[in-house]
Amino acid sequence: MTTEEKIKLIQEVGEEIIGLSEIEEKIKQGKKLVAYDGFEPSGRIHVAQGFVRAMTIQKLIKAGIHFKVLIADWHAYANNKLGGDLKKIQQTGRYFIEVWKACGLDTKGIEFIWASDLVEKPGYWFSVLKIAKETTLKRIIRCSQIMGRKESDNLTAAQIFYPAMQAADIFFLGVDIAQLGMDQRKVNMLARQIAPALGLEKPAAVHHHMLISLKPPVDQLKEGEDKIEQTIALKMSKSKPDSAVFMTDTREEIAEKIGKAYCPPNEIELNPVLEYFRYIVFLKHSQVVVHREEKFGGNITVNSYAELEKLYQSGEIYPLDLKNNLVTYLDEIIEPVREYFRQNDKARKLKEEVETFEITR
RNA sequence: CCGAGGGUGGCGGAGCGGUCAAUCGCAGCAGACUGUAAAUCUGCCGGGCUUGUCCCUACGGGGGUUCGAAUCCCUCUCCUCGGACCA
Repeated sequence: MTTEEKIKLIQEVGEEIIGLSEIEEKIKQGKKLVAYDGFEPSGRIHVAQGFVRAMTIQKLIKAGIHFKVLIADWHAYANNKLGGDLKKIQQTGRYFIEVWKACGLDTKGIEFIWASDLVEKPGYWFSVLKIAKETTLKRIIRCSQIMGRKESDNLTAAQIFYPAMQAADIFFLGVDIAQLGMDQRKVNMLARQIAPALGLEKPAAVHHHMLISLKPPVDQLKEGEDKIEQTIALKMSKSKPDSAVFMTDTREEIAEKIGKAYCPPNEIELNPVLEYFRYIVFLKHSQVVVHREEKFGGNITVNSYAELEKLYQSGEIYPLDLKNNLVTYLDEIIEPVREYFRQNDKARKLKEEVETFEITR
């Protein structure tokens, strides 16, 4: 694969890429790049964290990148997820891994690293300290959004450690590319900024798009908020069941959620149903057939997202037809996952246990 | 540890001795309107059922005063905010 082809794959993943030229340079030098994503295990896993995450990793592996997944159990603990119960957090972490396997992700090519192990490494905490010394409390608090908190929240002292830990993770994992969501950009930028002072290499950052909630964005949009704050405010949330399709939803649940989803006709901005096509369906299919009744125009084949968008904007495709077909495509994606949990007793038991956990956000 | 203010239904937030199952807003549910959703309007919205001027359980926990308490008193507990302590 040529450098250009690799770069193209990376660009497909990133909605925002910081340090593309650095990535390009390293590829040209023949360096084996390391990318990572970290996640806090808590609650249920939605399509973006499950399917999209798996597909993205596969894409990067294809580009010759070594991928590390950090299961941020300590971070979740610091952030009081699942009532601050580390056992439950770790159970949930194992469950997430099962979901990725169920998605067909070849976990052999991936390194799973638990934060609880990482923090045991010699020098980790000294590194956290060094990072903390290079920044200010104010700046750390400004990173609150990486843990789903607001700057105005009453943060615990444990949460103050969090951003410095996450920056330390980047350096400790030897990451060339921090490949996380747009909501994680503040730490990645911090890491880039302070890397030279620590005598370390700047990590590039490839931030992926955050899928918006299926629920209408009406009062979520506030004047004056910047674009990133808005995308975060609008994103799907595992604590709001109707805002996202989960990896283990039944077909009926999917149909119900999509049926209730916000979907203004002709409107291509902030339209979750279109987003699902763009970021999920077209991830798997290069061609999509929108099935519909003869009286509504009959079936129509669409060869790219851009084409779908155009057809929708012009009114060529009606919202309900789009929705009905989305249900079918999503069901097709999720069915193997359901099947995996039906077949695998151990995984199913884990899933059932995790589902009894009360989610604290 | 001291002082102050608080803990009310999924959330926010009224009520401050009876007329309170508890104003109101949000969320949720149902219906009307649209070949989806949203917006708008209507009803429901602690639980139960025989849907009623019905029963039960309720306003952080426990106890008390009172004919009667979410509302007053005591106590415990938790949260927020100040302050004290920091040999």
